[in-house]
Amino acid sequence: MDTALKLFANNGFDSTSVSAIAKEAGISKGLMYNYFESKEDLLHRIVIGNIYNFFEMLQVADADNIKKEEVILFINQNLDLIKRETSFFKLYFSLSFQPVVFSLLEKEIMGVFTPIIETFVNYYAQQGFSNPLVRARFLFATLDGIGMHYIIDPETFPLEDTKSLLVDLI
Amino acid sequence: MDTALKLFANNGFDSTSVSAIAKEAGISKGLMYNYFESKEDLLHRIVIGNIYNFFEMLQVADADNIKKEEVILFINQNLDLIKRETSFFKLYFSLSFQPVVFSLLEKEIMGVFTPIIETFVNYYAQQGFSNPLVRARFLFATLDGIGMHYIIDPETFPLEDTKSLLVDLI
Amino acid sequence: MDTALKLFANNGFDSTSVSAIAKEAGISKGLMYNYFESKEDLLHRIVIGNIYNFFEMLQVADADNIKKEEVILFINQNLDLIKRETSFFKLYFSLSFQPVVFSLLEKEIMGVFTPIIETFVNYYAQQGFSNPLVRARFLFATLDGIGMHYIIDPETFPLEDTKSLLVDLI
Amino acid sequence: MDTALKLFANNGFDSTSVSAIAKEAGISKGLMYNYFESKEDLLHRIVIGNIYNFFEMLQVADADNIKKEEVILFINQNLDLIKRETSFFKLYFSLSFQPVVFSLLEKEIMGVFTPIIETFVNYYAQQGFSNPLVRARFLFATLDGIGMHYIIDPETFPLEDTKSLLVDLI
DNA sequence: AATGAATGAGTCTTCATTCAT
DNA sequence: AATGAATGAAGACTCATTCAT
Repeated sequence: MDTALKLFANNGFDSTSVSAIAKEAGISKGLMYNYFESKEDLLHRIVIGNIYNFFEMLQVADADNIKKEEVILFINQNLDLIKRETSFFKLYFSLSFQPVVFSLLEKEIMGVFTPIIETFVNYYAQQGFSNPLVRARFLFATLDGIGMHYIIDPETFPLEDTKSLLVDLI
Repeated sequence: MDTALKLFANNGFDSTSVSAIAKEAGISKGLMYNYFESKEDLLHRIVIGNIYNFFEMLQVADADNIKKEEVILFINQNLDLIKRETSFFKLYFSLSFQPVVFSLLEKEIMGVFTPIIETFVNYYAQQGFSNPLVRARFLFATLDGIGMHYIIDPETFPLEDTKSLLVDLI
Repeated sequence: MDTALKLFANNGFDSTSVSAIAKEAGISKGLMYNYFESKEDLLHRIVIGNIYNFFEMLQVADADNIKKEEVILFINQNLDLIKRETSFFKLYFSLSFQPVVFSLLEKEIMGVFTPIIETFVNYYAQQGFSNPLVRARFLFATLDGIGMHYIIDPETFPLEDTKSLLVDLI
Repeated sequence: MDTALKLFANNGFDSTSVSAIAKEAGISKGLMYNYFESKEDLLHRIVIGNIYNFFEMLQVADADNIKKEEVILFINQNLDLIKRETSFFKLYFSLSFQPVVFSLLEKEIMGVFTPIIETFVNYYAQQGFSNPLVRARFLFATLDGIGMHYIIDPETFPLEDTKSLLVDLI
């Protein structure tokens, strides 16, 4: 799975052959099919195995009532995670734009994100903002935008400074 | 080219076969090769044909000295363009994560973006910010993040409200 | 036809496309089909148009009774012809080994060669050799061998010296 | 490889499709690519596997000083080889006239032939001939000519008698 | 007489998947 | 548990040929 993630992330899901994964992993093609039903099943389990990192990221005292410090912590952890798991996010972003493949994963992904978004909508509502949904979606869009730019150009993108700037503006 | 753009955008470049494009466009496979040297040439020309929309977006009096109103205009035009040319941006974003394919286009894309980024770095510097580069990259990351979220979910993403919010925050 | 001969000779019949011939000749593909029924017809007419050079080579007083000087003349003319019409012989030899294509031409080619061979069988018989047929076929095999080696390596093959040597030995 | 050799020899390299080889060999198209990188790799290995027969043909006590008996033996073995491996020589001759394909094999072929030719040039020089190179190239041209005529018409070409005649004349 | 747009069968090649061992 | 030989459908691309203009 590690090998597959690396190759999927770097070359794309379609452009990575099962043979290439098997060779890089040092096993036979056949063996892979003892553990994974198909190439798509392999992808599926890679995504599921990583997506739950997000859950752990928002360990709050009370999901319906988070505090400013928790928001800041979330932003930092989110971007740290992208930094730590660059390969996974590369894969994740690239899948986002392939509806055919993405739909296979939609259920799991939505299962993870929907409650997180709700938590933030609540937060903004409690802060007295008139447009809590817009604020929440803006935050997630921005986080993804920063993650995306960092992934495309990890060498020169000023991730830490951008993180601070985002926290300030928010 | 329109048909190809649509299919590339929806299914991904690799997952779209030349046969599928030809069938959808109502022509024979062979005919495509009278006009395009290869599938990659087709992609290339689609991207080139669209990327220059960006240039026109930043028609400013003096690129070295833009004003706040021009920044706001740029943000609005940028997101309007994504709204108008959703297919192209879907394709564009998805290519961003396929280094092998993307590198074919790098020259053209960089040729368009580099001067725009510089203009904004200058702007922030003239506004007296201590970190103009970070500010500029933050802005572009945010714009892409918003564009990306709009593209993935155009039905419910509140593009107009988000646009206003971004202008306010910036 | 000149263009086609050149391309067929250098790249092979199969590897030369009708498009390539038309482009090199400066006409349209369609026009070619006003004059030739097919690519094979084009080949056919090129071969026919050249093969009759052989006939003219053996202009003897009496085909049933040729003299030593005429044999020598024939050898010289044969190899001179190969030198002069290298392209055609390159094509001719290469076709010799493609039965599928060659069979299209067999009738014409045999029509030209059979009487020439007979003339030489007669010659050797009249010279009192016990194996006139073997001698005749040996001569033609040798001529083709020399021609073949000259064509493959015209730069360094010593055609003139080899010609003299053959005349001496025969 | 046997099937491919047969088809290449009879129809030509270009005119033989991978599908035809697979079908004739009773395997799937895909399987061929488990063993050969490409159609050209297949050709390459067929040629290499056969060309070294030539080496073994000239097993002489001292390559710089061969005797008349060894020359005669070489001639006989050479033509016997052509008789035994007709398909290969058909292919070999036909490739000789396809520069594009032939160049792929040039290195191996030259590696085999160059030393053999040198041996014969030395031989003729030691026999006191004034033109050893011409004599050597004449011999090889003649051998190829005979081989070529035998291959084109194995039914009626008098190979054994021609062999004797060549030995006599040389 | 001349063009070149258009076709579709065919080419080489790749690859996810199966299965006997 | 593990292999890798084998398959066949599909992919990008080529090309001889036709035909409306």
